[in-house]
Amino acid sequence: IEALLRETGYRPNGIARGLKLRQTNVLAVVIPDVTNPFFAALFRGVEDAATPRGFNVLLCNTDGLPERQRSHLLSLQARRVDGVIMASSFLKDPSVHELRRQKGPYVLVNRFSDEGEDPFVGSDDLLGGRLATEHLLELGHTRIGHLAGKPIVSTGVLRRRGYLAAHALAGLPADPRLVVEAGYTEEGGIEAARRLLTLDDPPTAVFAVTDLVALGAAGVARDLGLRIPQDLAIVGYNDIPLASRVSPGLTTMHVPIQEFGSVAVRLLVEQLESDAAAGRRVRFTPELVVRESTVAGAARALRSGLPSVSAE
Amino acid sequence: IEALLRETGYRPNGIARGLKLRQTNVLAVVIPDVTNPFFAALFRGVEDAATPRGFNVLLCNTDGLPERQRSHLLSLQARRVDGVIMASSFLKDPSVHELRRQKGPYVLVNRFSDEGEDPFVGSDDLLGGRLATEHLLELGHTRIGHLAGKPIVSTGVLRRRGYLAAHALAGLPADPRLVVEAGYTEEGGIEAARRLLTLDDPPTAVFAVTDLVALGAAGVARDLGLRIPQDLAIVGYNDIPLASRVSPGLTTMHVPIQEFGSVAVRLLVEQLESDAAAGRRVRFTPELVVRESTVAGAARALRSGLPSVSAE
DNA sequence: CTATGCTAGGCAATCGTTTGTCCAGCGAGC
DNA sequence: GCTCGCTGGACAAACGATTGCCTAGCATAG
Repeated sequence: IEALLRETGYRPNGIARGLKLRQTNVLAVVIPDVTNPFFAALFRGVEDAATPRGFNVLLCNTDGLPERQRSHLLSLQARRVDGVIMASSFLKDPSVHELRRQKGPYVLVNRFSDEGEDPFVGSDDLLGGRLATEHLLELGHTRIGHLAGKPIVSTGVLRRRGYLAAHALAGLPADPRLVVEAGYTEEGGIEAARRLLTLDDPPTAVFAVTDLVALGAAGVARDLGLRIPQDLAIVGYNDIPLASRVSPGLTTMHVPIQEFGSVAVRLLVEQLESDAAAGRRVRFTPELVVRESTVAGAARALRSGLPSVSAE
Repeated sequence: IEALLRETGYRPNGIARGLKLRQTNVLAVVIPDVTNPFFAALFRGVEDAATPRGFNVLLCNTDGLPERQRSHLLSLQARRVDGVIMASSFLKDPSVHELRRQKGPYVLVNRFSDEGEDPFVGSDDLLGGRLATEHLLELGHTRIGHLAGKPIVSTGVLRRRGYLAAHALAGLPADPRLVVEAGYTEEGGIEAARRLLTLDDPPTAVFAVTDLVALGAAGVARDLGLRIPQDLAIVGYNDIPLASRVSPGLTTMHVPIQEFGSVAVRLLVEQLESDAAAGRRVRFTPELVVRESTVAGAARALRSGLPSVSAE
């Protein structure tokens, strides 16, 4: 009897099963772009936690376009996905309204929406922005620029607030001309860094909202003939693998990216099992990783070891 | 009437729909690791082609483990996925047998299996290996090492064969001690490069099966005090974005990674629509991109432009 | 030996769509 | 005015699993 099953290669039809059981064992991850190493790592964290629990996971790239976000969300709802992990939300985001309205569980990752207490996992961006800036202050810098994120994204406003808070705590006035909006991509970093570094009185240090932005800025600095860190010190955020392998190594705020993903899955599964929608919010505290982009003597990233991010 | 639909926020249940229609509008991508920029780019190519056609796409990471590959495939079949794109196949791969046996359409990408004519899209690896090696020969190198892929993967054996073919065509004997197996990861490249570069009579140039392997080797060379390209010239394969932004820029074989993905989707959809299983095989011819890792004077990757891969 | 209780297996309903059939109603042509 | 044909809506069957209910059979105890 069972032999017959094996011979015919019978597999229970998961879709009929899903129809009856009202669950698909599929999660979805909505991000701007997998090609961005931050989101690739995030996805790995999600999948590694989801697979052993019997879930498959859909990946949706939005390129940061609200309309693509919305259309993906609609399609995911139609597909009756068991849960969605969204890492591309804005502060006032109609997509998040959509998410709340759809009964299904969801978790916001890295970025959150400020209207309402959504389940969330990310880093303490306010603290992170302050720590990054304080590092530069402690190195003696007094004109510190900020390559800021867009003010419609939580990470952008919080890290900027952290930057300002550090100045306030140090009793140092922050020059508003030193804050330039850069977005989150390398292109944005390049364009903004050009504006910032060609000011009459340019900063001697820069805190960038993101590692990619920081790398773009580093390229511009090099093009302008500035030495890093002597003429310009740079701090990034996220500690993507690339940060430890460029030269000079990028000082940055380390956050456990993969863990974001696995924790998000845990929150989702908790909501799924005890349908008490436990809207928990977990926030990791970021840690400063000092490399040569701020202090010349910093231990070089071991060329021989892999960029094991938390090693330094 | 329609207003009511809109008010209640009615969405057709895609899973009941799938049950009746026997199609889920879901594709799956099976790769070793999204964190590898090659596969991230590949996935983008897939999704960008799949979304406008109404498909969502599942992403499965196998870490190159046959058992994970198999379990993912089983789960995908149970889920009645409309098509599978697999970029992690081995030359003799039971998973591919599985794939063939399951009636559903599939496409092998980048790597193929040598038993049978599966639908495939990738690069002409034999030619690519030859061109890469010939570039080094033309530069006057006579002792050229090869950091090889595993002989159980098509890219590995073909690129190695290309390496040997270039030697044969040049009438130059290939020293078998100069071929060291490195796998496909940076760690592998580091370990293999150590063995290769500490030989009594080390090579003056290296062709690496993969950009990541090449980058690992470059790190080792630097650690050993070798100048690139004066003491050691290096050629990679794939032209991942990273290749154009490291310093020195990596000479490599450019292949249209994203296009692999979009073409794979096209082949899948063709099979889906005209169920005549058109087992087509499309092979792109790779192009040499010369950067500073082989010739010192090569135009530097524009720091200001983004690594627009085919620009140089 | 009979009655009761438990178990196992089979049958039917359900999930939410699609699809095909059937019937009724209306319009047009003879 | 009657008949034929077409159209539109309504109803039922099916997709393939799960799940509960019902019955029949067996075993044990009185």
